[in-house]
Amino acid sequence: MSAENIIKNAVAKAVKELYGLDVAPESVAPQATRKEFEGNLTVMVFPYVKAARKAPEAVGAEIGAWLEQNEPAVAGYNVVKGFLNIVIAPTFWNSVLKGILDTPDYGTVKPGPDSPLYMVEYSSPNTNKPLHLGHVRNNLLGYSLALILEACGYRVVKTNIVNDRGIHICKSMLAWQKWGEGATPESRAQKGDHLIGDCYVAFDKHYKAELAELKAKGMTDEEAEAASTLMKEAREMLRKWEAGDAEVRALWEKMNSWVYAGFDETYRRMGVGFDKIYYESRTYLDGKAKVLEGLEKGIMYRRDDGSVWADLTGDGLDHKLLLRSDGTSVYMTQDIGTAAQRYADYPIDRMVYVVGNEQEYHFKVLSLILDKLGFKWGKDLVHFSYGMVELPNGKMKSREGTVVDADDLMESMVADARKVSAELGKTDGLTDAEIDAISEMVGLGALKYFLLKVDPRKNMTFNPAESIDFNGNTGPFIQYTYARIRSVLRRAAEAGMTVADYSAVIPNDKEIALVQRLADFPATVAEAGRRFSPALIANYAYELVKEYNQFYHDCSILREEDAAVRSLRLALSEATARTVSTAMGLLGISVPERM
RNA sequence: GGUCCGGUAGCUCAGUUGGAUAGAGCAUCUGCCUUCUAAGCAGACGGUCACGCGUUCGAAUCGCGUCCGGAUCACCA
Repeated sequence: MSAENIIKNAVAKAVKELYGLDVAPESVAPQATRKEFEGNLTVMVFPYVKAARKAPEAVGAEIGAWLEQNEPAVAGYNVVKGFLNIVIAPTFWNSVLKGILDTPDYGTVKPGPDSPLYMVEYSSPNTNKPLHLGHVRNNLLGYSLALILEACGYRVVKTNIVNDRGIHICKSMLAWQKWGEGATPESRAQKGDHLIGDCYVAFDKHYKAELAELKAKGMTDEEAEAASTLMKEAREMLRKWEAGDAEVRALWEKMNSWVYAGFDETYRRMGVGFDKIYYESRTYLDGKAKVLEGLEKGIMYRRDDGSVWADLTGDGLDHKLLLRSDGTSVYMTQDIGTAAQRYADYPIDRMVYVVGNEQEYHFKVLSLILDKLGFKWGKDLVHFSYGMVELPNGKMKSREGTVVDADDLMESMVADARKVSAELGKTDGLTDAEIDAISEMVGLGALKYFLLKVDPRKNMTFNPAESIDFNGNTGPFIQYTYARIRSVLRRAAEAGMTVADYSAVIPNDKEIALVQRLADFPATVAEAGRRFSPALIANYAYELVKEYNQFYHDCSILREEDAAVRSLRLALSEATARTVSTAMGLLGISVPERM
């Protein structure tokens, strides 16, 4: 049992015996004592003052005395104003440490076959351009969230919905036909997603030129857009695609396969993956069917022009279009179709969509409509909504060429890591393969931690000019501490030192602080799962390694002559290393054995 | 205009169900490598927690109002 729980129960009992007041142990909520006071845990006694009819100081003293007498884990206490500071017996902390080391996968809960099933959707790329920084934030948040939920004991299915159909991909296809000159990823030595992205940009360039030309002839914006032959051709291509035109479909499949190969490479390097991928080209028809089914049941209604709508005014929203007057589907319809397939494929208890905050309205509507259509997880689907990544001079605009490309970004982070490592002499004597592996971990660790440590709801600024830091509250700092711990443990093992007998040792304050921090880990994971917050894990990892550093610099582990003390310190190092590794793992960040 | 979200040190951000003198990193300055890894440690400097009122033993945290910033309210996705 954790120190916190022991104190909760003991205080509740003390209050009952002393003052006859019934309090739920949960309401006691002890917290770590501030460093300037003596003690390990602090309980506020204000809530009991009224029942006790005494001053807060007196109440604190009475409860403290009761605890000292009746609870073996309590070794002492002091009272400052209404704060009761409790000293936990040092030997108790040894047993906590032992518990941590004896627990495989400490901090995580294994899902069972009956655990609730969460499906987490993230990434959701369009197939007409490569992934950029915004997608990186999305992917990292989604992947990390899936890992955290799994660590909380839920079954998790990671999923992706690929937006592989529509006018955008037709634009790229058309541009490739017109100006691509038969280019392939091989012939251009370029990733397929980048090649298609270039086609998309080419379309936009020619389209803009055409519009300018038409407007020069005196047309308004709308007239020019309506008269554009390029756009007409793109629409015609989409029509042919929908009709199943063999030639268009073949081109579409070829170009999409290039894009997927490119995406796979990006995902692999980023370290994210999916259990099940859905494609809009295969789900949008289901959406249409679902909507027509809803129409029959009277959940939707049809207007005179043939369009189909949902009336959400009863829920405080508006009327929402689900099928255009020409019978084609909109974004919402496609999401309904995807939901239908997912529901058929998995016994989903809770659906989580990791999508930017600009789509909050969309998911509010989707939730209501899915609920009306009878999906049991529709009502409480979760839109994990996150803020945008902005550049110092504003938002990223693909048309203005101000996007930060995901592949470029990862490459430059790894290159920076390599450079810094070399400058610091960290890589001396290592093989090229080792240097590659370390640079990869450190560069990506810096990027991932940078994106995950902030509250997802907030917009964040990324300055490409200032590369991401490797010092301070960063991924590399945590990785560095881990590598140093591993180094200590390696040397200890080489010298035949053992972590076996540490239970007799009485730890000092810094060691207790470290054990307390380690003891917080399972609760932190649980809360991160409850609050959907990878940032909570990131900040925990940082606090933990800071705590370790303070301990580390305060003692000389390997030179310690008392074998029992040395053993304890090695045990603390071992427990910290394992916890750091697990925590970083939940963020999708690997930790190096040396760096 | 309606709805939702943000506003904490010069900058980037933590701050748990309301708790003690609001915390880190970066930047600036001062010390510390003959010591298991200095991507580090110790310290200094830096705050009207946007503003006002309220709730109470106690508010960055909860409520109401105001100001600023963002998102959204399509037969786009």
